Amino acid sequence: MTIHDTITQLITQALQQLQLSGEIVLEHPADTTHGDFSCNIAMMLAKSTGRSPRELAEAIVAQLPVHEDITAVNVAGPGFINFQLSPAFFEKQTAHISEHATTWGTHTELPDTTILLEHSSPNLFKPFHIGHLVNNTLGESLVRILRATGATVMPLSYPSDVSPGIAKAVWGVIDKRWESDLTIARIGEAYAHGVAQYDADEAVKKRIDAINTSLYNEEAGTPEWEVYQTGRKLSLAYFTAITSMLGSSFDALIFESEAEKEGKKIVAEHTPGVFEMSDGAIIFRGSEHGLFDNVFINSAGFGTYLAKDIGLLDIKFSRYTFDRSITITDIEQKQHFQLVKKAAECITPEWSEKSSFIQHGRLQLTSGKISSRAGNVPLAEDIIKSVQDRALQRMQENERAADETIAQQIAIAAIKYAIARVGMGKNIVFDMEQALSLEGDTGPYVQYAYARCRSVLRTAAERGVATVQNAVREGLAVSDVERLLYRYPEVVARAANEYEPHYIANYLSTLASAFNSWYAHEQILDDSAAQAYKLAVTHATATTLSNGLNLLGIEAPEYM
RNA sequence: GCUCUCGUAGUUCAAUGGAUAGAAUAUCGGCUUGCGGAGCCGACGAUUCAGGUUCGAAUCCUGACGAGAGCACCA
Repeated sequence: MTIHDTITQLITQALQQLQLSGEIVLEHPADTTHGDFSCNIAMMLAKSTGRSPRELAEAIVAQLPVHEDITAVNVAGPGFINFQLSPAFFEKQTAHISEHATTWGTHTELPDTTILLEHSSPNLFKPFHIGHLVNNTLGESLVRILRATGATVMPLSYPSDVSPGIAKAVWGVIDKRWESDLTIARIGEAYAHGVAQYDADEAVKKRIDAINTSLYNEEAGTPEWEVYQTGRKLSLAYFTAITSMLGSSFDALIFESEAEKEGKKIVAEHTPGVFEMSDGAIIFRGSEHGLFDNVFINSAGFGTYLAKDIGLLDIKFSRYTFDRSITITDIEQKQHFQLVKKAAECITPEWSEKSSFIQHGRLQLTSGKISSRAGNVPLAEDIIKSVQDRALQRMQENERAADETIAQQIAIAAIKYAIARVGMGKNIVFDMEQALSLEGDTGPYVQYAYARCRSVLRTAAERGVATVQNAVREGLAVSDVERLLYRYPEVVARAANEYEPHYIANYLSTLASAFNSWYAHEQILDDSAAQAYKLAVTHATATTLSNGLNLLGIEAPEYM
């Protein structure tokens, strides 16, 4: 039983003695001098019992039995009941973290739950840009956070492999005569070329539309089909390479072309009924459900992305057995997915009930000092490279060996942390200057605290300091570091329940800060009686930082 | 126009309806012959406005003002 549950139970029993009941909410006071846990139950019950909150709080406290993990309980402010945990509790906790390092922070809230989690869906033939970086960071983090609750998570991605945009890129490749010497960079350029010419030249527009039709119809043997196949393969290989560099892997890919066929079939089966004809297209009357009308199958007979998403649901439900399906997309698609969910509900209610569509914000750059190869949209690769160069430079300034791999880990940490630190759904402002500084509330700051912990532990080992199993504090005061460490599993649980990785990021930053402050004031290797316990706290901190960073998809290097 | 988000220090973000609204950055001033200064300590500085609900509101409700997104054959 966690200390949280223990205290909740003690209060419940005390309330029973007083013939009272109520929902018990415990929180950690912002100010640690107020204690480790605080309960507002007396203020909640004051009105209905006609007693003053403070008097009621005193009465509840009088009923609380003595417990070895709690040293003090007192009433404060308007009627809070504050609990102070005992030094011995923190000692047990410190030992526990190191003994269970690999599982620390994982729990078993969702043991028999299978979750499909769709994220990082690329547009083949288009570059992997800054927006994909946001989606990948948050998607991958949620995969890891949900796994930490004991759930079986299957990461999926849904590449867009048919769309008018792809026809534009294919036309661009042919127009540039790059068919036999295609590269990923050229595909990006060809796409930009196609987009520009489509609007500028009526003949080109007609040609691209024709290519689009033939690709939708999978007409093999044509020059465009050859280009399409080559480009598709290249794009997929690139997608796999970049997502694996970012720490992601996928159990399966479901292609938009498959979903389009399925979706079209299902929409047709439900027309009329769920859907209806209008101006030669098949639409869904979202306006009857408080949403808006939109086209599922266009007048040319192709499924739009709405029909594709219906088809995707059908594929998921027919191919896999699961309890929940989560799709992570950009905030701009919020209303789109409300429409998909509503249409799905009309077709098969289970599809809607088991599906969650969650959105993340958009990323904007404040200062544009990134050298971008393709147009105005910064590519993921270019951003990582810019930050990585700065990290290498910093290594040289600090007279450390320049290590490309670690510099890349630092760069990815800086970027992922900047994304993960803000609440889901809020827009993210990415300040390149700030990211390059690698200081303050950043991923590298957390990595640095970890590297410091490891450095201390290495030095201790070099000096031959023996590790002590259940070290005790020997007079050392309880530190803020300890007061934060035991809360880590609660933070993970909350992040999982609310699909909010930013709780993890904020917690890690607070923990790293508490450790750095403690480190500056307390010499760890001082040959005192308390040295063993201080090393144990350092080890527990390293474990927690490393496990937490892992949930954000960030590496924790030993040196930096 | 309709629908939906969102307004917190100069800037970028936090804050289960709780106690003195926390950080980072910027600016200014300090720091240990010490285990890593990508660090530590301090100063300055904020809830858009007006009502309402509540023992208690940045948070919930109403309105005003301001910003963004979506709204028929792109995804």
